Amino acid sequence: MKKTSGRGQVKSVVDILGKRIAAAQYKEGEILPIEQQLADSLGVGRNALREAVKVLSGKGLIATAPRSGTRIRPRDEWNMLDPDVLSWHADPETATPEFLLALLEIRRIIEPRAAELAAVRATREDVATILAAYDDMQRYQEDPDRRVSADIELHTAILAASHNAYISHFRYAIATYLKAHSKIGQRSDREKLRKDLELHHDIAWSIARCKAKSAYSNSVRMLNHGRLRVEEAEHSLAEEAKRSA
Amino acid sequence: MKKTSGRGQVKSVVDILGKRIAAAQYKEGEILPIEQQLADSLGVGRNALREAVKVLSGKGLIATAPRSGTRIRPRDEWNMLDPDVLSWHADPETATPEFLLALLEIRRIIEPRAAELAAVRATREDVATILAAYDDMQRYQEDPDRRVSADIELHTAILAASHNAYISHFRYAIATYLKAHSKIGQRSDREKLRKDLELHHDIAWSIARCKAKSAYSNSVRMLNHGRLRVEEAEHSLAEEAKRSA
DNA sequence: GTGAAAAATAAATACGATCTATTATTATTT
DNA sequence: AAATAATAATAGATCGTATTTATTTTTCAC
Repeated sequence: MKKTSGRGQVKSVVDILGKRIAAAQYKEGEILPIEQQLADSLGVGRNALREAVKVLSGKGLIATAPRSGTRIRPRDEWNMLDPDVLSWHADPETATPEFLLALLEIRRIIEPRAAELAAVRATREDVATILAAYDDMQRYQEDPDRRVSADIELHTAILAASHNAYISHFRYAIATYLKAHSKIGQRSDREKLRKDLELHHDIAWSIARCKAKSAYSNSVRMLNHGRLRVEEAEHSLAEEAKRSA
Repeated sequence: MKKTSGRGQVKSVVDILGKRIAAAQYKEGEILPIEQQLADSLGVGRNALREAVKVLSGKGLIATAPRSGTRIRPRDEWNMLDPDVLSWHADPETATPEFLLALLEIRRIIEPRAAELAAVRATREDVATILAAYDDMQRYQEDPDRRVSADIELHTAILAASHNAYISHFRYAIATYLKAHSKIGQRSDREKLRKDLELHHDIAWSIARCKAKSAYSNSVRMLNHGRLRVEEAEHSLAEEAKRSA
């Protein structure tokens, strides 16, 4: 009968509360139960809970004040680009198509310009990483998980090759998008996947060949293709909702 | 001689450690002193320190492991777009011109497109906020602090009018840039400020008039003007360094 | 000697009890 | 009715102790 139940409790409390908040299970402005109660209800000590609360405060999701308690802050003050916050929003249970579209919109702003910069600034190592990732994508076409990983690797490598830390940071947003998309969006449509691979090939090689203009336009082409896929997915989700209603 | 020194300790420990880490006072891969020592040296209890450490972990700056201690994570894994992380990097003591240039680079990618979207999507309230901010900028031309605040307000309002939470989140990066720029960059050069105001006027009004194309190009013009100013500042910093060497 | 298993160890992780500081609310006074 | 003082609720912070985990050292068999 060990009372003290292992490790990683703070992390898990952060995730639980983070997901609840992202899913609006606690609404903006709402006040959480007092520390002791919340700790009890989560089966952890007050210290562990407090550490979790501090982490969430650091991400802008909540604010604490003595006597008044712990309050959910307005959504537009959250650190939306925080990797954890992104992943909580991507929870397949509660993620909305708007979420994917918002991410896609910013991808369409950042990625073509990142590709353009990468074509100019990539070192030989950068290029090697990019091409290796493309190879993996091709190799693992049949294995959804590994294909997505390689896809993420490729986009990450392109952003990194822009040699701008702020641009590079978008890898988390893109990774979140790609993971969510692969879960929510798509059963593997053979023809779409082939086309997608080809588009990735074109970007990778424009960068490898220092063609900034084509890197830009190939990135745009790729994201247009993605957009179509999201819109279809959204459409099919709507159909589903109609059916279940 | 109060041992228990008031409140807000966690916040202040987070800031102290955050700044040290951002300034590479602790280097990547380095291991921090053990909790008890570090807590003692900062004059706080171990719990307060632990809460601070958890916050910094949440922002990707450090990672903890039993037995091995608390280690500084590689820079490219930090949440660079976190408002706190941004502000720690903007510390005038240690901020580099590269920092400003990196931020300016991403501003040049995001803001014109945000302005374009704002021209299409802004509600009447959005437009009112944008124009009010512009008015303040004009009104407080002579008061550097208030002028910068109004400048930040204006850019924030434009991003908000894009109605995309991820784009809007950039307000922190822009605010950091503008604050740092006003501190580091510029004694107020009358002619530059007048030109700057004019450029802001043009953006605000293209958005108000739903002119997406001009909003885009006016945003580009404004940022080009900014770039010149950063490059001059960088140049003068280099001169200063030469003289002091 | 060498390699693998076992023990010691050092660090973070977690709990619980207790005290403090702050502040919203309530009660009191003017 | 308004200003002020008391109250109580809640987060903030500390201390001490036990647990867990991963590394290092030691032991022991081969």
